[in-house]
Amino acid sequence: MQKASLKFISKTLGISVATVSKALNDYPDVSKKTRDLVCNLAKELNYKPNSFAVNLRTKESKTIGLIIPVIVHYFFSNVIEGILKEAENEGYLVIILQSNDSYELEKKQINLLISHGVDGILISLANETANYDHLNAVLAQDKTLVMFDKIAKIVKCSKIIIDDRNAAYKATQHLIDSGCKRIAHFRGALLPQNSIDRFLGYKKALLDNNIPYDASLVYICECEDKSFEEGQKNAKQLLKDHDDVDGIFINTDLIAIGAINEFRKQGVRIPEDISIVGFSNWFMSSVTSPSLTTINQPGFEMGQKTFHQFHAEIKAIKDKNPIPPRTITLETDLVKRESTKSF
Amino acid sequence: MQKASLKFISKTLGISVATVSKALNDYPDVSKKTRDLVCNLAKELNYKPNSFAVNLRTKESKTIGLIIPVIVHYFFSNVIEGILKEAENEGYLVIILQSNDSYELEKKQINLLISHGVDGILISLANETANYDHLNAVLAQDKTLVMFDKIAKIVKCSKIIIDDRNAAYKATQHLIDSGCKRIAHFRGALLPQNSIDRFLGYKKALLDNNIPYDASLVYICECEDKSFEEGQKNAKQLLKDHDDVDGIFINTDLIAIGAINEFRKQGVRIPEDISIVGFSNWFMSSVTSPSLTTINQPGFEMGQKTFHQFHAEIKAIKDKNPIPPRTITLETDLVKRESTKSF
DNA sequence: CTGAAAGCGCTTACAG
DNA sequence: CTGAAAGCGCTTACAG
Repeated sequence: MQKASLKFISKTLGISVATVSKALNDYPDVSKKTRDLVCNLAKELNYKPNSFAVNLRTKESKTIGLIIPVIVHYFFSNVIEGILKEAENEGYLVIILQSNDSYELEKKQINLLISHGVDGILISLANETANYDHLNAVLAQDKTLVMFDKIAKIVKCSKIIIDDRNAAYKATQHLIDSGCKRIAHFRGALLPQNSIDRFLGYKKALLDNNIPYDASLVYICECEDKSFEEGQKNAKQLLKDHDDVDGIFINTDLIAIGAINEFRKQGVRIPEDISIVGFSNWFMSSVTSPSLTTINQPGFEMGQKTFHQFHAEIKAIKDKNPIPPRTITLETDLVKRESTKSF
Repeated sequence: MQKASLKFISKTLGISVATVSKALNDYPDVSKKTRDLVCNLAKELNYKPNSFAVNLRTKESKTIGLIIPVIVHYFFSNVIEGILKEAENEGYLVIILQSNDSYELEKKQINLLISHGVDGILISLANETANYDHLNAVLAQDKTLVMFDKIAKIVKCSKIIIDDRNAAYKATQHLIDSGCKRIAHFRGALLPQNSIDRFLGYKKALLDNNIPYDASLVYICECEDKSFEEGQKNAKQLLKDHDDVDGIFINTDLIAIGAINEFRKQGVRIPEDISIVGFSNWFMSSVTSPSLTTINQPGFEMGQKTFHQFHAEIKAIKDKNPIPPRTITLETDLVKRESTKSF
């Protein structure tokens, strides 16, 4: 079957292509009679505009790119879901790419998206990323860029984040309130802003409660991919290094679950011997045993807000009235479960 | 900065647009001198072809659509990862859409993708989908369609699946071998081919071992979204209905974890009182306690194979030598853990 | 209210 | 080896 085109409709009806186009696009200067004629035939032929041609003319594709470190990840897949939902509402399609936390890959993905003509890019940075030229290049081409969760403060675009420092503070304070005196921290990699902020929140909570900060109580988990194993490894090391630790604030739930796994193996009781607070509120944290006290990080909402911001900016640009970038901070809350003592 | 175009390069160099295009696209009938001239300038200007124009001319977008029931899902997100990896290798971008297991939404998403001009569609069907006109319509437009995991046998396209019946048979046989005499089944919804097949595999294993099939031992879990809750609910009901069940084969890991959760609450020991086998090998199954015996379903590989098949077909079409659809069945294996007895 | 014309940026058969 | 021309399918300023 021959694909319907404006030309075909125009010939069939003996009307010019221009008028057909206007009728279909609800231009006001078309007679009702003509409009009906055109629309009916279009429906009958199941006419769909050729999007390649429309893109070429309008210079927009109604497509956006989304770059995330990993897809097999509870938090990020929730963000994706939030983005997809809002994008769908506004008629945008989303091309998803994974950076694997690699700077080189992230750069490549950005170029791919740009050369495919996306209208904008939503990104959560790779852990490795410390140079932001590729992001500034996006901005320089007047493409809309919005960052979420893993951001670079220095890049001049909108950002959707949580207050990691505050959330980590709440988590640590909860450990203190429930009676912990010697609190360790399993932190994330050194570069990402959010693991820095979580570390700082932990430290501040200690100091505000007159508990001395001890750098030897801070263990690093480098690699998101090996979170579970790193949790086990650090837990094992911690037991060797310190016999007096009674609480740990851990950078993510998955690391925490690895740690709990190791503690159980070694007969350490949770929360009686060591209390644990994770971060993110992965689904699995609610069903492990003991279930995990953690910080709820609103992934779905973060996705929605990220898309909203993109959409607001792109609309503003079309209206020739661009809006300045802004940073939106979402609320987090502490979810108390079995891995910490009630008080 | 003005975006570089063929026209701009052509003017700058005093060469025709046609020749510039050919030089850039490695046509053989261009002199080396001209080619170098053009390529150097193109690089210098950071020339990127306008993909909208290229798409319009070549009628392909190097973009494919992917429709899956849910994204926040260990198995499916692994499939996505496999697809993305291979797509990237071949220079394809992937637009991802979620059907939420809704037939109406699935139909809508397909139309969206088609009208956006994707080169093909990869899909895992919604549980609700029982009518396949929308899929046949894709085929009728000579778009490449490949189904994976949740398929419709009747649609004439390639399919990448596992042998659910055989896998379920293995799972049930394992329960029997480990000493279970009275084996229940928590099955999935009624429509999807794979929950039907898993049910049939369960039944066949019983019969082959001279264990009578008892329909009252089969419980249904309708809704993928509420897997955990349905697992709990069915476990509770099972304890009321039957005090002699000593093994359960469960349609997915998540349902199994819900069931285990309920059993633990009620003091039922696993595997001593009831042995449990799940399905999928979600990451969390390896870290719950007890860890879950399950069927490993190779999501990443399924994604890779799905893309490969798409790519093979699209290449064949371009070479004017289309290949017939095929069905590829991937291997599964039983992963023995703590929720079943060793023997 | 309608239509002729230009043009988006590219590719490709064809002529020379 | 090079280039003029047509055309992919649409939109939009402009003239009538």
